[in-house]
This record gives sequence, C-alpha cells and structure tokens, in this order.
Amino acid sequence: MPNARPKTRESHPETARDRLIAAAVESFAAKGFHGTTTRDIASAAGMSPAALYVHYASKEELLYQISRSGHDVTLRLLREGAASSDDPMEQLLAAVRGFTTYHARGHTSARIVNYELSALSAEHYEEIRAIRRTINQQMRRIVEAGVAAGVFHTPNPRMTALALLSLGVDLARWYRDDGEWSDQEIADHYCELALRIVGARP
Amino acid sequence: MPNARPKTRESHPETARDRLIAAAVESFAAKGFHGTTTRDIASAAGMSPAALYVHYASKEELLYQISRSGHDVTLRLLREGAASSDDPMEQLLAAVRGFTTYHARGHTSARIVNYELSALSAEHYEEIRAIRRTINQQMRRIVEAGVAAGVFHTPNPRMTALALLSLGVDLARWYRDDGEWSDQEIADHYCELALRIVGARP
DNA sequence: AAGGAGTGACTAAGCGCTTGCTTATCGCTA
DNA sequence: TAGCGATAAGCAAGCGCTTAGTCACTCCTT
Repeated sequence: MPNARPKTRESHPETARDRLIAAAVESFAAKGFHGTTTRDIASAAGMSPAALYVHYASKEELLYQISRSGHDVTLRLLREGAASSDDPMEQLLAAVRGFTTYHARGHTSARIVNYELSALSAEHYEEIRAIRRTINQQMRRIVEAGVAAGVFHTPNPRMTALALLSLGVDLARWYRDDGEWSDQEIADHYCELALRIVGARP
Repeated sequence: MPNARPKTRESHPETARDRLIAAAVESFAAKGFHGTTTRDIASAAGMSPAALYVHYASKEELLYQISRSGHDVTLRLLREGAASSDDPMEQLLAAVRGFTTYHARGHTSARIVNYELSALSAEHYEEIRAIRRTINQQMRRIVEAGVAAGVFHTPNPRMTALALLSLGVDLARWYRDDGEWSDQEIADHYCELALRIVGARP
C-alpha cells in the first residue's frame, strides 16, 4: 500500500475539499471574508453553490480550516527554528528565515491568517488566539535566551520579539509575486535586520 | 461673532457628520467594511439608517473619507519629519516617532487605512495608492540620504525603508489601549530599533 | 444495490439605499 | 417682533436585490 489514504478514497489528484480551500484562500485574501460570497468560492472551485455544503458545514468552517492550518505551520516553523541549534543566534536566524519565507511565499493565506481573525466564531477565535499567544512566546524565548547568554542586547526583549514578528507579518501585506525581490532575497535581508534589531553586534 | 461657522450653523458641538465618521471608524476597524452594515453605523451614531444618506452618498464614501484623511495625516507626519532637520538621523527619528505614535494612538483608524484598501471604489483606490507610493518614497529618501551622508549603513535602502514602515503599520494590528506599554514607550523603543535597522551605529 | 458527490430551485433573512413625510431653524418682510 | 417661506436634518417604512444555507433529487462509482 504505497499511497495510503486516511479513510475514503478519492480519484482526483486534487480533491474537491482542496479545491474549495484553494478557492476560499484566493477569495478571502482578495476581498476579505465578509466580502466573499459562497458562490464566489464554489464557482472558483468549479462547482455549484450547494456543493460547498457537501464538504464543509459553513463558510466560517472554511475560514477556520485555513486559519488553523496556517497558524499550525507558523508555530511549527518557529519551534523548528528554536530546536535547530543551541546557539540563540542560530535559533533566531532559523526562526526568522522560516517565518519570513512563509509570509512572503504564502502571503495569500498569511493575509487571512493575520487579518481575518474577527470573522471566526467565538470558539474558533479563542482556539486560534491560544496558538497566537504560543507563537509570540516562542519568539520571545529565543530573544530572551540570547539576552541571557549575553549575545543579544536589547532593553525590552518582549517588545523586540513583537517587532521581529511584525516584520514578517507585514510582509504578507506588501509582498507581491511579481515584485522586484524574491522571497529568498527578502529572507536574507530580514535575517540581517533581525540580528541588528536584537543587538547581536553591539 | 466670537464663534464663526462655515456656512450653515449647527448647535451640536460634534456634528452629525463627525459622529457618523467616528461610528464608522469603530465598526470598520472591528468588523471590516463588508462586515459592517449601514444600520450598525447609523445606530452607533444615534440616528436612523436613512440619516446616514443625508450626510454621505454611500457607505463607501464614509470609508473613503476615513482612508483619505488618515493617509493625508500619515504623509504629513513623514514630511514634517524630513523637514525637521538637515541631519538624516534626526529626520529618521522624527519620522519614525510620528509614524509610530500615530499607528499606536490611532490604531483604530490606522487599521482601516492599511487593511481596507480593497473595499474602495476603483477611482478612490487609485487615488489612495498614489498617496501610499509617496509615503514609501518619503521614507526611502530619508534612508538614502543617511546612506549617502555615510551615517547609515544598509545594503538595500529601499527594502530597509519598507521594513521601517512595516514596524509602524503592524503596530496598528497588535496595539491595545489597555496593553502593557504606552504609545510613548513604544515610540521610544521603536526609535532605537530604527537606528539599529538603518545601521546608524556600525 | 448502495451510498457518496453534486445539482437546480428554493427560502428566510438581511443588505444598501430610497421615498414621503415631519420637525427645527434660519433670513426676510411687514 | 410676529409671521412666512425656504432649507436642511431626521425618521418610519419599505423596495429591490443578494446573501448563506437547505432540500429533494440525479448522477456515478463500486
């Protein structure tokens, strides 16, 4: 069984669920959750309006799935960065590179992840907020570890960590696929900026 | 005539137009343009739904007025920063302090200014985009002037200017009025970060 | 034969905005 | 200064339309 699938089998290389998610990501990013109709999503996925409800219970569930998996990826990137080395500077560089690259390359879904929180249901919103707190914590720990080790120099590690996250998050807002820099170039530059921000070279 | 008024006289200290703008700012910031109904706005301003149209032609016009004046203020702050001194470092500090303070203290309207562009009409969107380009230019000029004068050190002034703007813009996203830092403290810290980012102390 | 994927027609609710009207306030005339 | 016409602000009601979501049904694969 070289290609085991979870429970049901589907013949298409891209499942209907995936196509709906992809269509929702594009629409939500371009026009916002409330600016997007279920017909926008369904027709972009090549289906009738009713087909959406075969696969998802509501428009909000689509948003939740997108938001949830985006946040999971983001947290994983930071954790992998922190676990990549014992040296805080290496940890910071790995975390910033992962975070930055994700927000540039995946700017479409990253916009939803960061700007559509208020459209989530109350329960989902709380769940996502908890992940976001963990994300902030993770970045803060890296900065604090560097300060404790004497390799970083900043008077306010907590605010500095937020500033580092801000750089990445806002990238999703202004990054364009046809822009003048690749996500690689941006990540390189942002790694340099991160070192300056934490005062790695006093 | 100790209190001359433009054309018509109104008895209220805060005009109906102003109350509608204030209500729209709150609603748009909290739920987005498309998530806000004209009834939300009108009732928050203490009026019937129809009264909105006595003062504004459409819901979009409210958004445009908010966006336009927010962008005008932002550009003015950067220009005042650039004009405040001949020393690029002083210019940078004044610009960053103004920009940061505005995005913290005025985070509610700043959210609309930065995140609701796609809800504008095509004509208004183009008009606003032009202002945004000028804003980017202004910050870039300050950084380039510093590099030319040999007091800043960065391999990519254009991207560095965008990063400086990103810090301020994203502040509007995460800043809370009841947060642990005042806008004053944040501005101080962000001025220090700005100096590090542009490499003012090599 | 069975069951999931997908559909067209539908509904109830809510949307932006308009209409027809009342009220309050002003400048002007007598 | 009393009364009048003009004008703008405001409201109750509601119009025409769009929305998210439903349902009875038909395909299609196994």
